[in-house]
Amino acid sequence: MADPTTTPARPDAEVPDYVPATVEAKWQARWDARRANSPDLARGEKPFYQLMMFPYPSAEGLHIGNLYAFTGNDIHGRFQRLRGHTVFEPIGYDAFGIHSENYALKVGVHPSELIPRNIANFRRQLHRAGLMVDWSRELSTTDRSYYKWTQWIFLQLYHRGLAYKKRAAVNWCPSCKTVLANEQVEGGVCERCKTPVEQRQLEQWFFRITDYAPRLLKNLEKMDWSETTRTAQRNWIGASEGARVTFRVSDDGDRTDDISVFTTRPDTIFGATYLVLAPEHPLVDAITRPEQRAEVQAYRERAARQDLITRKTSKEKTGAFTGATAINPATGAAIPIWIADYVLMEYGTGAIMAVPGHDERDFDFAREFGLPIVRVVASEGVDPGAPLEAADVETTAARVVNSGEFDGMPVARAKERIVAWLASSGAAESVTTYRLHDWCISRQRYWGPPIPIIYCESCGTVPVPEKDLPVELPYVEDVRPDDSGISPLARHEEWYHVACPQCGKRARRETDVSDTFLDSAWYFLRYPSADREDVAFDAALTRKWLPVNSYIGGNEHAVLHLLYARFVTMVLHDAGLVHFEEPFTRFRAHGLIIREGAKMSKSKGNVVNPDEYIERWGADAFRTYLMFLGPYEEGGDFRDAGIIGVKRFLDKLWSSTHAATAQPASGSPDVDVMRKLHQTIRKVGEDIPRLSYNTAVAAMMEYMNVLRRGERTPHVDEVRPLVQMVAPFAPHIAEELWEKLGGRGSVLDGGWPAFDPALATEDEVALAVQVNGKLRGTIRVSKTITQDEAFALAMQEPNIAKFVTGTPKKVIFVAGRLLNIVV
RNA sequence: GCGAGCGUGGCGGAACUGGUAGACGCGCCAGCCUUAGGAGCUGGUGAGGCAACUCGUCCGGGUUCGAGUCCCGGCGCUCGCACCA
Repeated sequence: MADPTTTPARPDAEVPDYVPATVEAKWQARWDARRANSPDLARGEKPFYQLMMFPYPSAEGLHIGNLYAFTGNDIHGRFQRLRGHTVFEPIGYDAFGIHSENYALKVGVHPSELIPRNIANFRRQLHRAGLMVDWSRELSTTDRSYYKWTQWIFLQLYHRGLAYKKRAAVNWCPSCKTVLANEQVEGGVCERCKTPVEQRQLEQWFFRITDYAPRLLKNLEKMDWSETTRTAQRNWIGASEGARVTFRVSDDGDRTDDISVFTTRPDTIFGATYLVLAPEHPLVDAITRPEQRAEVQAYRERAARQDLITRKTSKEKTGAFTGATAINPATGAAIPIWIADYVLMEYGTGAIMAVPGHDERDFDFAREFGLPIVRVVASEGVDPGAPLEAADVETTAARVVNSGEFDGMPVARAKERIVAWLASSGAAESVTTYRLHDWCISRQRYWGPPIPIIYCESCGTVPVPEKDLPVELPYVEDVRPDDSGISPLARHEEWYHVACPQCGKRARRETDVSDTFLDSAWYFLRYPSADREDVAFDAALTRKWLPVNSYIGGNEHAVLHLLYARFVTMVLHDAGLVHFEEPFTRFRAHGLIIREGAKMSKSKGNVVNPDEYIERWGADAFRTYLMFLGPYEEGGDFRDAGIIGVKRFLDKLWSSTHAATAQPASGSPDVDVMRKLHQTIRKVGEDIPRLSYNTAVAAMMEYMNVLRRGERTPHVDEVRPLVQMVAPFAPHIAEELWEKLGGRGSVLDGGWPAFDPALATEDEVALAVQVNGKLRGTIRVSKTITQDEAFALAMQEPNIAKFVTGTPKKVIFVAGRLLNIVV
């Protein structure tokens, strides 16, 4: 049986077999021995920080998606190295978090045992892939020396007033007796036991990311990031321009509670026929009339029992009347105040003015409860008195009606005028509201960095002093969360009880750990200083290497991770700790690898194990194939069939190089081959920075076809540049062949092949000749031919001339491209 | 529902700012070499037609000398978000 990993020598040449496994093992060992991928960060010239999103080390091992991402990143990094940069390509593991903990619970192995095992496996797989990573600065977020500084970051935010504690709702499974993340709730029930999930209020730590919303939004404008990612962030931050309007509660006596609502449609205020508060709104108790109290209380309890998902997916309108009314500041009318779960406490002010005539949700609610519906906006030609069958949502042509002195005004102008009018009596102000919420970083779990806070009976909340960091994660045998909703850390008595750092009296530790997203929000700062014990990140190295030059990662992190990393960086910038506001100068999202048209998943049984492929085809062929199968930023379909083509290409590179070196280097390279070579150098050199890897590979294949045309043996000068260009994609074979060609050191030190535009130009071109826009032939002409000359030449071709009857009406000439004769 | 992206041979995909559609690769066909070939080499390969030629980039319009590319209207697929006032 033939072994696909070896290539028999061509009958006419003495060529050793190409055995990828041997070549790859040899060069991986050499790179390690020479510490080839560990640059001198302090002294290296032209620094280039090539960052990839670090993986979560799952038990299943390296996923094809990881490898796809890392290879694309590695190619870009190796290319920068060829271009003369000192390239830093670090690696780490995002190993804390619920994901890891749940898996550990499932298989019954303590996470502190399981995670190092997974990391070792990842390390082995990454190593075999031939990535140019600096192994000397590898880190894991679970390292004591790492999470010490994660806690330090928390303290920086705490000291700047950006970390605070408040009660907030979490999903609670009454059967599993545990807090669930939103992803663990499926259709309102616990994903494991199918019990309906409830809400529970818990004290949790938050970061004030909303304070930074305007800046996070504004900086997006000028950043060199994938457009899709910037749009996703913009939508996530979700700025809405509108007004805050105050409604006075009309009570029978001296109650003066005001209700503040947010609206993007102040122009419709004359149509606000009732108010709605979220069931959790703090004013509900105060305004509810005694006769409505029972009903309101029942509704609130019902809403509290509901899980967040169900509440947000059900469109049915429910609610309860509080018995109170408020004064519409525009009309002076008393309008009823309701509570309903379609109003969310987390957004705006947790209260709305309902305009059923022009909002679908308000319309549905008004219909359900028989509340008045008024038209206050009408398009041209619509009778202002016409009844509304459904909410009539604004059109740009619409004007305001039934709105007193504002009647007839276009909607856009009415917005401004009405706000200004209400503002004069203090009833309204223009505001921008964001849908972004403060970042809840508390996790009532075990596997994470303990939040460095101590609670003292006399001193209150006390941050752990820096000198006492890290607050070590103690070993707890049973890490399962219990029915208290409190982290398992609380059960570790010795750890839990602590002396107050301020007064020395009895105190207790915060038992929540922080969100994994905090670990990953600053890891890029740590990498260059990964070996430093005394600082989170060294000032000089940070100034030299950051911000990150090129960041590549998946779009699944387009929002949370990238936003949190930007936020933390901005805070550190404001604290004077880093010199830049934005951490990633350039970000590109890679696409997703699918298989047979479907996303890879264990349940579908279409998961590709990289180990098998690397074993069978070699890392070089596998890497190159991954890059060849589609546009990097769009992903592609992984089919086993295609890899053979890439393997053949590498086989040919191998045999051509050996054939070339077997000959004495007499004679000179072929002119046509050299022209194609220089065109290829230009093309590949343009494609790699654009991450257009598939077309770069195609261009090199094209050159290979030209190189091997005919019976001739290629010249070393025709082969050497190709070996250099291949190096980012297939680094092992490139090193081997570079050595064979007599190159010194690493192929990466040989630089990018010199491009000579003069050698790349053709002096003859094939000019397309069209008649009335239809192609009728091509003529070979000098590049500098004029329109008249081209026309004359074209007319000599019978196959073209026969379509041209009489004098042409018009002739269009695009130099070097085409001639279009219009008759 | 809202937002983003996509739709090109048997398949993965090329085609930069409108200018020879199908590069490159897989597969397939033929030939060579071989005891043999799931190896290698050479040539061919969008559809129809002997040919001249005609038709072809999801569908329908439009702009243009010229449209895969731009504009309008549909259909379909993928991914986010989802009662956000």
